[in-house]
Amino acid sequence: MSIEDQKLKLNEIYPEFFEKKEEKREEKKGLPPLPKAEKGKVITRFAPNPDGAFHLGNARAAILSHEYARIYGGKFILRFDDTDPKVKRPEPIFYDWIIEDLKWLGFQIDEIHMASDRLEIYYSYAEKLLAMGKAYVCTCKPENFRKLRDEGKACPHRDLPPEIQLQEWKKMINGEYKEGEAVVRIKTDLTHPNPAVRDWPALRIINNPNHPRTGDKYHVWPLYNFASAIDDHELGVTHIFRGQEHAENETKQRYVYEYFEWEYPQTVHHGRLSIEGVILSKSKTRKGIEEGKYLGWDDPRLGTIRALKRRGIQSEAIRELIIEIGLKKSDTTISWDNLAAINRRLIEPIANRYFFVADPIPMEIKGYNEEFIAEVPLHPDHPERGVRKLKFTPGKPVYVSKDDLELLKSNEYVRLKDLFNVKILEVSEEGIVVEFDSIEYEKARENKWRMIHWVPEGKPCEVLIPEGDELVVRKGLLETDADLKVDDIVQFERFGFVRIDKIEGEKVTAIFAHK
RNA sequence: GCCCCGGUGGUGUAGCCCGGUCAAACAUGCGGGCCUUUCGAGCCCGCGCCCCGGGUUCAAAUCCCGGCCGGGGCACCA
Repeated sequence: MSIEDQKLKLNEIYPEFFEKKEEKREEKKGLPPLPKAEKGKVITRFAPNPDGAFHLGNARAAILSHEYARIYGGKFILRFDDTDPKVKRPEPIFYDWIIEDLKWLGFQIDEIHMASDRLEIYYSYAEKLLAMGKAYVCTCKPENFRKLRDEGKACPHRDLPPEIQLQEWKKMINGEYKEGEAVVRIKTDLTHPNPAVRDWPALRIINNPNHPRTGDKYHVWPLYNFASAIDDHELGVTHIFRGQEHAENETKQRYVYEYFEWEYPQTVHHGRLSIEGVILSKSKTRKGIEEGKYLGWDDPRLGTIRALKRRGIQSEAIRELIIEIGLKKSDTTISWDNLAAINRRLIEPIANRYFFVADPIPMEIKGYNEEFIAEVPLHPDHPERGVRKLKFTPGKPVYVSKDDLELLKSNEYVRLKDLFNVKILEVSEEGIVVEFDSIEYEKARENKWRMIHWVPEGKPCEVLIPEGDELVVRKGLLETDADLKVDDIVQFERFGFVRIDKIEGEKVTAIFAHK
């Protein structure tokens, strides 16, 4: 029986076999459906600590959260988890930057909350748990507690009655206890296989918080797991997207949900996201900035959203890439090739072309004694955008790039793009002498002569190229009439796509995006 | 040490839940060709992957066990 006959036969006796296959194929594009998601009822959140700039690593949870809220016509909440005024201190500027960056990524933020505005809420739930006998105020020295915990033993405060716990709590609130002297713990299972889960801390004291938003008004601050657990419920969050590193936190938070008989949101854990050769760590970035190694949070070498933007990466490219990576639990390292390929597709149609000659070398041209104005389209596929004009003047040199030196050998020919073909006479790093050969492009093509770009004169231009942890500066000449504005994304022909970063008088500074 | 995850071409993902249509798909990369006043794009051809070992089964990338490798957590950080 041939394959076709078999298929026909199978279709007779078992038609469902073919139907299922069709369904499967269709789901490929975009994100998979979310478990337990109902149209219009999905509420997601992104909860960053504003202690640094938003970066690609954070973007995974953020984009997934937002994307699903949109797919299901639900709500996306931005919540600043700014409850650590000490170790991971929030800074005012980052609140604004994160909102800005999210908007730049095309987010519609339905609600914004600040954990630091919600301390009274955390307090009231803490009191309830204390009263319920599900939490206690522990005044053990941290080392002592840790020791007991590791042995699976209760600390002396654990089993004191709720009335005492509430009294102790008052002492925490009114300042009788100082930093490090008391902490509220959630009762869990003292024999839990993971010691970190055992009676985890929920609130602690900070003496002089000097919090950027609430100053010294509050001295008792919730820890992440407590604040987050309460907030996710209070704000009605239905689905949580977070990194694999938070998997254990979920175990902790579930105790709180169990005590209050709340339903825990659906959680989706994804792997960590990094990008080839780029540092994402906030603390390392901060250090580099303080040491003067980086220009700032938007240094083109960094993986912050602002840095990517500064390089001319489109928000759509970042979104597409993250959606393509999807929900995988394994860690992923994004390659620049992939990001660049997506971005190139997006900017190619909008980027006008210009000649930028890096490390210019003068080229003397003999044998052509008339002025010649080369007219080059701003974009080869969009002639309606007009042309740039480059004027060749007899007796004056043109400039070509040192990068093209290897293409220039005595007695060989090259074509100066959009000008004419020349024969090379002499070559050195100080200067090149050539002789006019012919005008026709066809001749260059038939002979497979290489084509190089050039400028008759130009304005000073610097291109900043991030190469791993180095920032290479290429100096050169940009065609004089290039009409550029800051933020323009253009293509320097045969060099790469760049974003115009700065214009000071004549001088243009650009940042390299990719080839 | 204890506790979670994960391992498909160079890179990123699909397939794994529900074993057969998978000698494995898509994108990117790399090599070649066509086209084209650069590059790029486009079109065509090619390269390249199921971590290892057992088991179950007529049949395993897919299920089970073991190993190896990688990541993460074990804070009065988030």
